[in-house]
Amino acid sequence: MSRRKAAAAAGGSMSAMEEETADQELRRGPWTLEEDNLLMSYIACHGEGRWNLLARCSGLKRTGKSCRLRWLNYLKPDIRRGNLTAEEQLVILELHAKWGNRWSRIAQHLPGRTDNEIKNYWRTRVQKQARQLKVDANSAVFRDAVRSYWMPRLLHDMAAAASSMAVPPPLMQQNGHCHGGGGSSQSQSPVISDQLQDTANDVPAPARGGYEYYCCPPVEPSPSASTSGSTPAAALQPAPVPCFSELNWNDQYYYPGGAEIDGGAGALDSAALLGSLGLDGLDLGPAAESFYSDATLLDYLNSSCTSTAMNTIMSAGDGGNYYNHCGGGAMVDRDHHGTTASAACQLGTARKLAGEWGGGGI
DNA sequence: AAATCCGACAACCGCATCGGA
DNA sequence: TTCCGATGCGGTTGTCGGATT
Repeated sequence: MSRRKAAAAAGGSMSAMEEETADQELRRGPWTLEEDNLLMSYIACHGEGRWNLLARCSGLKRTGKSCRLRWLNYLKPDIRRGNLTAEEQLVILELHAKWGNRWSRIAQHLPGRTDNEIKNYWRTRVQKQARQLKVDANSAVFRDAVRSYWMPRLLHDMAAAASSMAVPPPLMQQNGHCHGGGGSSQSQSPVISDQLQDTANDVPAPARGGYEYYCCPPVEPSPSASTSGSTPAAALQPAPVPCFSELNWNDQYYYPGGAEIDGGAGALDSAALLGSLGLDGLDLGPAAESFYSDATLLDYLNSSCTSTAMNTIMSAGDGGNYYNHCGGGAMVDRDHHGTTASAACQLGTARKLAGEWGGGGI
C-alpha cells in the first residue's frame, strides 16, 4: 500500500491539494534518458552522497532515495550488466545458505552486482525451482536439492567454460588460496576468473571485478580485517578460511548409493540417485518433469559433462587435483572419467559443499 | 493476429540504523 | 541523551517484452 493510500485509508493526513502538488512536483516510475544524464552530470561534478540535497539542487523532480537507487542500481560505472555467470550463481547459492536474505552483504562479494539484482535472481530463478518442487525455498529439502543438483550443474557449467578456454576455472586451483596476492597458486594467474567472465558476457572488461570470494568464502568481518585502513594490496589478501579447493577433498564423499563410479555404467537411475543422496523421501511429483526438462537434474547427469571438459581440466595445471577432489581419488578410475563418473564426482563435490555448509539450518 | 500469461528487472516503500547537532 | 535528517536494507509492486494460447 502506498503512503498516500495508507494516509487516505487512515483518514487522510494528506489533503487532495497536497496530493496533487506532490504529484506535480515529484516524478515517479521509469527514469528518462534526460533524467539519467542530469543525475550523472551532477554526480560527476559533486560526487555521490547527500542524496536529498542532490535531488533538490540537480533539478531532478525525484526524491533523494530515488536518485540514490537509480545511481547505485543502474548508472554507477562499475555496474555489471548481463546474465549472472555460473560462478556468480554459485556464490549466491553459497552465501545465501550462509547468510539468508542479506542481499547487500552478498552483493559485496560479487563485484559490480547489486543487491537488487541478486534479490531478483533469487526470487525469479531460485524460488521458481522451489515452487516447481512444491517446497519452501528455505526448507532443508530444497537446500539439499540445490546442493545435490544445482551446484553440480553450475560446477559443470564452469568446467565447460574452462574447457572452452582450455584453462581450469579458479575453483580448481591448487593450494586453496586461489588468487589475489597470496601467490600460492601454482599454475593460474589471478586473471583467469576475469577471462572466464569475459567469455561469458558482453560486458566491457573494465567493468569486471575479481571473484576471489568464490574460492575463498568470506568470513565475518573483524576489526582487524576491516577494509578501512587496509592497503589495497592487503584488501586482496585471501580470507583466512579454507577455500573450496582447500577442503579435505580426500574424504570419502563419493556417490554413496553403491554404484560403481568407473565410467562404465550408463546414466544413473533417478530414484537410486535420490536415494543415494538421502532424498528418497522427496516426492518430486508432477513438477519433476518440468524440473528435469529444465536441465536441472537428469538432463545434467546424462548430458554434457563430457570427457572433453574433464580431459581439459585434467590436462591443465592441477586438473588431477580436481579430479581426485571430486572422486575421492580411489573411487574413480582416472582412465574412465566419462559422463557418469564426471557427474557423480561433481555430485560428490556438491555433497562435500553441503557438508561444509553444515548440512543444517541456514 | 490478438489476447493472455509469465519471467525479468527496475523502481518504490517502510523500517532500521547511523551520525551529527 | 535526545532528536532528526540522511542513508542503507529488504520486501513488494509495477512495467515491459517475449512466449504461449
